[in-house]
Amino acid sequence: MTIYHHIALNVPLADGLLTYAHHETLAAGTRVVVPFRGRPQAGIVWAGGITPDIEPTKIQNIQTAFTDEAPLPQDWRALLAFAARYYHYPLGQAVSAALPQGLRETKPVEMPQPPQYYSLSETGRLQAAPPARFHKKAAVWAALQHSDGLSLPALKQINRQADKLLEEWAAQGWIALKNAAAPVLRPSEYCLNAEQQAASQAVQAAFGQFQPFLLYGVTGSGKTEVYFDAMAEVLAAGRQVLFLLPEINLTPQLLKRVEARFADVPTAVLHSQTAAGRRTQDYLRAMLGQAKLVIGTRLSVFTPMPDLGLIVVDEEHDSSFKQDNELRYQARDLAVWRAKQAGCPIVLGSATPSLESWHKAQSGAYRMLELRQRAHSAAQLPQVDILNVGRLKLDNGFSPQALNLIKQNYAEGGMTLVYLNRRGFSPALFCGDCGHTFGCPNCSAKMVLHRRARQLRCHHCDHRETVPYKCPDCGNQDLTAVGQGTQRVEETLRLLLPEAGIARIDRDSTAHKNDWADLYRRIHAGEIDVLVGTQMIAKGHDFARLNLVVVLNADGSLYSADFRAPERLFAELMQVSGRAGRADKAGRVLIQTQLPDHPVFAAVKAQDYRQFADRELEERKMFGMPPAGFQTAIRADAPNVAQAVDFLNGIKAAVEPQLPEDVTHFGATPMLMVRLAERERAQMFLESPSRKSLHRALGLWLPYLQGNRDAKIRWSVDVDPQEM
DNA sequence: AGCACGCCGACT
DNA sequence: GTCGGCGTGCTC
Repeated sequence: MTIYHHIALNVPLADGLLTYAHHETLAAGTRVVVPFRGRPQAGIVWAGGITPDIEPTKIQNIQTAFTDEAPLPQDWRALLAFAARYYHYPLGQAVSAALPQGLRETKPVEMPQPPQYYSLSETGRLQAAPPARFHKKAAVWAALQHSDGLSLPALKQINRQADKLLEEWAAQGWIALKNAAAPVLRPSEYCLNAEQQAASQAVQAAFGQFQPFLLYGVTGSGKTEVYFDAMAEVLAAGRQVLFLLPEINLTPQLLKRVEARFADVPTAVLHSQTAAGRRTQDYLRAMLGQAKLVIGTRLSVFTPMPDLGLIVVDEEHDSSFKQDNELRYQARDLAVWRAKQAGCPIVLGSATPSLESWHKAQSGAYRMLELRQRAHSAAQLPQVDILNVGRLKLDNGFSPQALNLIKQNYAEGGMTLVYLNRRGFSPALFCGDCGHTFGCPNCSAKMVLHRRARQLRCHHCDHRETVPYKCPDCGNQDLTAVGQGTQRVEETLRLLLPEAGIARIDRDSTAHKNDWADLYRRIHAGEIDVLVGTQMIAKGHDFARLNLVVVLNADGSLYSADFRAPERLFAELMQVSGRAGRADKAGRVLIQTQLPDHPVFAAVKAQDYRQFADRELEERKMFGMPPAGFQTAIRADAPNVAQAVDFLNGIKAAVEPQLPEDVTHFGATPMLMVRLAERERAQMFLESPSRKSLHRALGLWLPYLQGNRDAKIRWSVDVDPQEM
């Protein structure tokens, strides 16, 4: 008997499915090993019993079918099929991207054993408890007696020797084993305020049906407690919860909070730093319904979960939910799709929601839940001042006002955060005589001076070279560093406040594993008076003493052509402002800018997202920009930009006559950063008020793109691009 | 994407 | 006569 199967393989073919033969029908979702180009490759059965559409003599046999492993479930396959179709990415490669390392390999994997729950058997219950003088032994016995099922880890917390005792008692026939038990949830010590309560109730009322919520609440309004409260209900019912958050928020502090609240819930934490083996096991535990709570970054949106009862996306506006290479998916959007598929509610939370989600909440597609008050009633919103530095003479980037505030705050024992988004010492080195600047040889970017390392570095491709001592053009030895980076700001502050504890937090200062933990400890020990930091510091960290935030150079991004720049800047400034005065002190924020009249600053000063969002949304609607319209970017890169532009425009000319009327087709343009890592890039945008038309237009493009025979040119399609 | 195949110019 | 350049095409 020869049965043909469609197998999803990690190959860049349009549909990614290849036909292989087997002597019996394999269930869809089964993992198999097949020969591909003479080498064994792992794949997933997509369909069995199909009629081959190629010559049967070409079809090879499946080498191994892992029928002992649980197959990837139907809803998971539907999710991948959707993602591949929506993001115009080969199905087989999408499948491969969504699987953990272990399931991409040609070896069998071990299925995780369901956790065992121990209790006393009927004969056990008739036994006398161990004498009280063996108190550790007696404690385990008592725990078993008073529960109808405890896991080994829970028992080991009572007594490290619990496994030995269980073995001993099991031999007597006193122990009963069970495979499933609804987790016992400890009641929370946290008391929700009325708003939080109402939000959680609304979510709970939607259990068992698809309903998206936008949980909009200012920094410190206690969104996490609302998630936890709703999650607890789902978990107590024995169902599963998927909790997505940006990489940067998946910190040990957050995990501790989860651990404290959901100690007895079998949890899988999935993120890029989890070891491959652990990750595979966690993936399988979730797939088998053993792990009830899955916490992770964007990639975990693909975790199969048979009994999904609730999805939470924290900081839903965060750009890290969008994958920016290979399968360019937006995890937040896929999460909403999954909630619909699973028929469960989904909560998207943010203090500065994406305009996409805000728009949907306004239109009623999502239900809005709002937290207006900060949860600690004592906490106040910070006072924000916008300082026009267009005409001021700055001292190493600081206005006199900023320096005075920092000095005064230090004298009064406060802690200051100086925020700027630029690492290194200075963003440009230049020759005072001939004006020579130092560009990266691989990218169209200036190299950043890192003075301590005596290097010029490119922050885009990581090219590094030693700082020259003279100008390569005119030989002049007087090279000037212009502009401020975190290193230079740190130095300036040390001169200003020689006695103060000053620390810098950026990717350079936290490059090693323990650097961050060390800094964290010093900050909390009160050793730090002034922190200098980049975005890294803006999110998810609370420092009790922090009561002054100074933002240098806030407006860099506003000069860019990206229409989302104000939205991102607003979120960033709100987030960094929220660091000031979280506990009992009202904070102060000083923002230096050359564009004080830009509306984004008025909104930040008023701490008013609504004002900002409504205005921005009006503008987007006027120009048909997202979320009022939809976009797709088609990008190409080649050794030089003309090749990339010609490639795109050539296809454009061929496609244009058939293009749907409501799709706007722009010409190819070099990207803002034209050169990146020795490649030059161009892009072209398609826009339409209709998603359907846009996808139809892409359908016209793809055959031409896939027909590209020029190995020098690479291309990609980015549906709903986040960056211009 | 890779990797073989094949057709053409430069060389021992 | 042979080595290797890379344009073309396929992967079940």
